[in-house]
Amino acid sequence: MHTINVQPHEIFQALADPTRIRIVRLLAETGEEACLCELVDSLLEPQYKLSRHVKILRQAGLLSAEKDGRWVYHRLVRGVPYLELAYDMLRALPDVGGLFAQDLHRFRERMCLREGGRCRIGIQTASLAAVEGE
Amino acid sequence: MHTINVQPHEIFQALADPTRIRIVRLLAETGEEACLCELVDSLLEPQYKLSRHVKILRQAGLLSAEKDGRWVYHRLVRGVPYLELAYDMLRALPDVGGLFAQDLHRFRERMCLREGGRCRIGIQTASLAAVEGE
DNA sequence: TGCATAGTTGCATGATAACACATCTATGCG
DNA sequence: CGCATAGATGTGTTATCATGCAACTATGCA
Repeated sequence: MHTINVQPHEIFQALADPTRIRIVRLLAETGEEACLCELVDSLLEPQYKLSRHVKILRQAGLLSAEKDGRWVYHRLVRGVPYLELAYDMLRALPDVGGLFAQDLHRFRERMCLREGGRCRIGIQTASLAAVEGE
Repeated sequence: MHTINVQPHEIFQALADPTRIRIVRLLAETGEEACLCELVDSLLEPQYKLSRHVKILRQAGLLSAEKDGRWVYHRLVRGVPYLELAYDMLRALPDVGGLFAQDLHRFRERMCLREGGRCRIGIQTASLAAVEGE
């Protein structure tokens, strides 16, 4: 629903950030949807940071969000030809330094913690949560 | 030769500008190479502006330049899988407002002014040259 | 040798974007 | 009802970027 009013350069602008590329690449590679805490544990970035980046991707029409209780699941917007080509390109990118492989590994491990296909736990990497329990 | 050291987000960053998208889209759609004055007459943007944007695209590994006398011909870097997919995406973009069709029309007309496949004239839209003859 | 011209670049400015810190909202559970 | 927690957001700071003006380099031609 967003995609219609988005200018081409805004799509590239949304992907012109390393963290946002990591997010989209993860979802494009796995075809999964993920809640924010799963992204935090996969990318090892602060919660407020990923929340903002996800919002930017949503406004650019690349992601859609679905709320389920306390959790918000993010997934790629599918079916838009030029976006699919963008995802194809992300999948074709070289993995410089193997950093993406690490994201992917942490993501897959984190997905194993789901119960009934749903995330039931919060951020595991405590130091990255907004409020640290200490 | 540039492409090797370019980070993924730098490619998107290079395309995160309307003018730069117009340049790359023009070259991707036509498969042509173009000198700066031909781009100026096609996009109707100041010469110094396009010179800077072309430089950014070159540094991002998207364009290569070849000097021929006073003229510098710019063309897409071909043969890099993920770049080819980026060009595919640009070709798949909708033409909002038909603005790209206008760029394309002016470009094709401008290409008709070549002699022996080479540009032999300067900027025709005088008001856009750096130094206006008045 | 000198001029016209294709193209590049230094500089100042205004706009935008990323980040960290803290705060705020919303939902589930006891 | 009240607390814990998933997630969103206001704010100030810093860095980056696009632009216009003007000056500069480089090449061809008379």
